[in-house]
Amino acid sequence: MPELPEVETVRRGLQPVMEGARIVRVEQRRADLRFVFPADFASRLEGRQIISLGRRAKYLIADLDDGMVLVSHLGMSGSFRIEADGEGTLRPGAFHHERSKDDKHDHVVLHVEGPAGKARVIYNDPRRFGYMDLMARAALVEHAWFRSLGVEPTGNSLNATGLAGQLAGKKSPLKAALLDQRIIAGLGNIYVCEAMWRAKLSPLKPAGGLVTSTGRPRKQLELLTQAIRDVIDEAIAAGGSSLRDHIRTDGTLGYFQHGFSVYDREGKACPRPGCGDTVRRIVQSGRSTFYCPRCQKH
DNA sequence: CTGCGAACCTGTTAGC
DNA sequence: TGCTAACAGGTTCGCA
Repeated sequence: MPELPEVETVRRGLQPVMEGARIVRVEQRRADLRFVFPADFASRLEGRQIISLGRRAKYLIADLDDGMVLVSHLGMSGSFRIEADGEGTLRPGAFHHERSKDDKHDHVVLHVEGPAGKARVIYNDPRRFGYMDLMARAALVEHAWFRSLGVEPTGNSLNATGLAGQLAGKKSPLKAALLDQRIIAGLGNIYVCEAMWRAKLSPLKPAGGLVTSTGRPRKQLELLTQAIRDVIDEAIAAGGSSLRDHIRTDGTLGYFQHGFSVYDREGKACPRPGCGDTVRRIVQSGRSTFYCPRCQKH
């Protein structure tokens, strides 16, 4: 489900309920997700106040009032939903107010009380590729999950000159390089396909081919950089994408999927005016790549 | 170091 | 309708 825009959408949905709230009770319903939960996970969270809710790449990071951070990754199928607890003061309309049926994949329930009222923040994850951990804020940047992450594809962090340094000499296909979280942190299969289509670049092209012999970004790399920014910004503005089940914290579906140009469109017409070719699906590093063989140049 | 396949786990969908 | 196979947003590990 979640690439950076989806995780950012989740963060924005959770923020009003979690920031400034106290975690009064935690239900941890199994010993592990992808990894075993840290020792005393629930009891170490109980009683803590959440100072702020942030994001790095595809990780959500909740800063707690004791200097620890709750880190969570949604994997492929993780989602959070919010349910108002009792006659809470949560803004009407924004969240689920009915207690939904208990799902067998509801693995963690945070009971919170804060400025927005009382709520349950429920982590659901059928495939359990997601994970959570608790660590000292001061240790976060040196943690294995974070220390080698590349730049965020948002704001000013991503630029063609910096990317050129990362891609220079790389023989791996562009598709693989863009999925590498050590180069750009937060891109996933959908937005990589979309960005390459926008930049008219073949996913098979060697990544190093976008860099000159003196290490400068070629024009193609400038265009790709802008395409990545645009795709990510638009997806965030649209509230995250969905193939089938990306549920936002308010229970609605992301709708960027209506805007996909190539992703999951095998056999359909390339949407570029005048192209007339058909979107193709190939497998690279075990994952589907969708592209237009006519307008994405090698 | 690089690239690639497999693994993790469950659910949905396409095809017969 | 029912069964099976393929495939799914991510990350990590092991092997060549």
